Amino acid sequence: MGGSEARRPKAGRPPDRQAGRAVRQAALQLMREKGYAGVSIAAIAARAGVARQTLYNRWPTKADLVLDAVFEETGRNAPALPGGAPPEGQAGLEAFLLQVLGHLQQDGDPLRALIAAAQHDPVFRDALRARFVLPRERIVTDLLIRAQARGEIAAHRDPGLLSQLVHGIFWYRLLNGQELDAALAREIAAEIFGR
Amino acid sequence: MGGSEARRPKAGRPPDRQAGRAVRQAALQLMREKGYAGVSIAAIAARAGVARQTLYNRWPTKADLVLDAVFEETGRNAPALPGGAPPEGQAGLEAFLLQVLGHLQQDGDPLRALIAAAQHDPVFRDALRARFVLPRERIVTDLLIRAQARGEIAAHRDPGLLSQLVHGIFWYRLLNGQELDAALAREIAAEIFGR
DNA sequence: TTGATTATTGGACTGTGGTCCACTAATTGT
DNA sequence: ACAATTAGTGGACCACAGTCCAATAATCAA
Repeated sequence: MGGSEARRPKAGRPPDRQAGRAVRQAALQLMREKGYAGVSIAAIAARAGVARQTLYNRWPTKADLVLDAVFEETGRNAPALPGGAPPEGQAGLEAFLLQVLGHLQQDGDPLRALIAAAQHDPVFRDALRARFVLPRERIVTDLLIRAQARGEIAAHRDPGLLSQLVHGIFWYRLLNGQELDAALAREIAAEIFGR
Repeated sequence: MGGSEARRPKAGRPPDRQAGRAVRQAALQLMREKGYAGVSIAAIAARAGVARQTLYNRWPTKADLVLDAVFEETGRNAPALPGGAPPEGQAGLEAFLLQVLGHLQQDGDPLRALIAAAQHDPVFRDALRARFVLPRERIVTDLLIRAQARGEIAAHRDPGLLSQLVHGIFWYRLLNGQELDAALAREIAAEIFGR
């Protein structure tokens, strides 16, 4: 299976182009209106003006559909700060955490549902990890590596571990229904760089 | 509503004593055999030899029932170290984390399912938090407070925040399907006390 | 135009969590 | 004995995720 699958001579009815966006937008809207548990596949299909089976043709489960909707339709797969340049130092970490915070304020509920869904499906869990978790973890790790190179962080500390500590507390508080506010972001950044 | 509900003169048919244990044991067995998603209320009722409605009479949801089964029937509500005295210092933290590790090695799967279920039900989430999460969080917090009093941890650092960082990374790695091994426990303890 | 191919559609179907209800069984107080 | 009270039982019922299937629609190649 090298590169021989170059271009199958496309045949058959093509997928409805409109449908894709319509479904994702309907899913995202309903999600924000009623939360993950309050949305049914049937409702999404109805609002998108599409047969229910079409959703199952394209997405294996409700969780996959919502994952797609949240991350394709809101363009949040690129968690980098809009500025272009990656965040730097303690202030950069704090800024990044604040941005994640904003994301969670809007889509925390869907995200919690996705994390929950991932626990029942290893394949989906890996997809979520690849598309959402790892990119964010990487940003913080890289930030800490650069900070360490500048001597802002002791050489013996492990940036990968620190990054997971940071993301971990966000998950922990999110999944436990605790508040995630700006003060927390500041305290975390201070603790990591602090003293 | 002070203390006037002293002792209602018990009337009516008493709850079946056998049923309680039978149901919890059936739930736990099936849980370990087929995992959370693979177990149905009907199956638990059948194995316990009890009407399905009886389960709903006693537990509001499947998640509550399983939570009860896991934590009542296995006696894991007491997360303290068997020694009696609470763990102390960096070594104590590492020992505590190793003990949690052992727990996760046996019941990590049900626990992941419970955390997932909690995301769909705020009431259940609070119950899980009260019976499972907070006691463990507290142990580490208290350990760190005592260590701080002995000067092992800088005075300006927040033991509550540190405790959540520690538990957070455990959740993060558990829910992401990453390994939780003794080396991690050692690195975390070193990072918290370290430098 | 015809055939092959693929997508969409709508409807039937299954399994599950959860609710509702009427009936029966066991207990206490009179 | 009898009423009141509470628990267990069995069955009907609903909403939803997910599957299956036959019919139809749109496209490409001949």
